[in-house]
Amino acid sequence: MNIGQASEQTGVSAKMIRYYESIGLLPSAARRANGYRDYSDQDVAVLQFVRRTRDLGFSLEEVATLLALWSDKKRPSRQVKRLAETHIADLERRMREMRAVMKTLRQLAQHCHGDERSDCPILDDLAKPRAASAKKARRHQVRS
Amino acid sequence: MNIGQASEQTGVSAKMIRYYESIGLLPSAARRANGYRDYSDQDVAVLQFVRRTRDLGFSLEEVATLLALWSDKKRPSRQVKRLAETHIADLERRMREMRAVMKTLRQLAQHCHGDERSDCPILDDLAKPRAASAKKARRHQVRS
DNA sequence: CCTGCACCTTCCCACAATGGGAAGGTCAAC
DNA sequence: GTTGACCTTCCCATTGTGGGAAGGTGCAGG
Repeated sequence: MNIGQASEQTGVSAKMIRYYESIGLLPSAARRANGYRDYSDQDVAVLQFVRRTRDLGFSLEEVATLLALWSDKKRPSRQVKRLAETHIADLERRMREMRAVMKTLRQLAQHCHGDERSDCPILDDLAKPRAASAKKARRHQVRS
Repeated sequence: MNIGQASEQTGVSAKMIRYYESIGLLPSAARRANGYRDYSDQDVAVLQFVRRTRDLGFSLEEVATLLALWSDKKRPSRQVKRLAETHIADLERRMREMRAVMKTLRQLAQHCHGDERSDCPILDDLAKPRAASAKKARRHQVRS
């Protein structure tokens, strides 16, 4: 199967499939005589696994770990569960932060007339130094 | 005031202050005879504005817009409110997505023994093709 | 006066994960 | 044969941030 078919069947773009291979997340694909990559149903299954874990917001590094655990038939399920729970905790933390930010934003928006008048409590408030407590983090974003 | 002091007073790193200036988000800072950037209390206020809007998850592009609205004393407050509400809607969308993902993850984790046994419903499930419906988006992340 | 240290300057590199696109080879259908 | 849909590799851009090098400055203590 060509990369295009594999991409279509998994929803992972051809570009990304090549990229995943280049960074070692996936093993080097088999090649046809013409140099085209050749994918088996097995390979497609792996790509689907990657796709799904990515959709669940795991970083490529975490995906790599999950792939390793997946292929290691003897690893204790505890390891997998721990990874999932760490990820859940991370999502929870970020959601708490977002909730706090939204609360602030809603309050700001509420007090703004939002009409032709130029006075705007939103901007007035943004200019005040007392911070919104949210800081650093980034990384890991749920693909929407 | 040197860039270090300005950074300390605003919580914006010196690196970022220079970067914001380089991309035109901030006007070129005044310079001392020795070439050092020189910041006034006014400048510090602007940096605090930027810091706060960043903390609320606005992109640098949105920050630029807010800065422009801020300095335009005659703009209708409607414009500002619209921007804030768009941002709120965006956050709401992302939170919905995250909630869906967390629900899936919690279900997966729940069914996993998480002990010495090697069978793991999490991995089994990830290997199944039916997607988690979450896709694309990225950009905009609340700084935690 | 010299030395050291803390600060400033600019410049380049890296990151995560993805898309865009150029330049060129291949294959199948017509 | 030519056309068009593939495939290949390479390089570049994105967003926002940090790291670090190489060099200038300014002040304090000896």
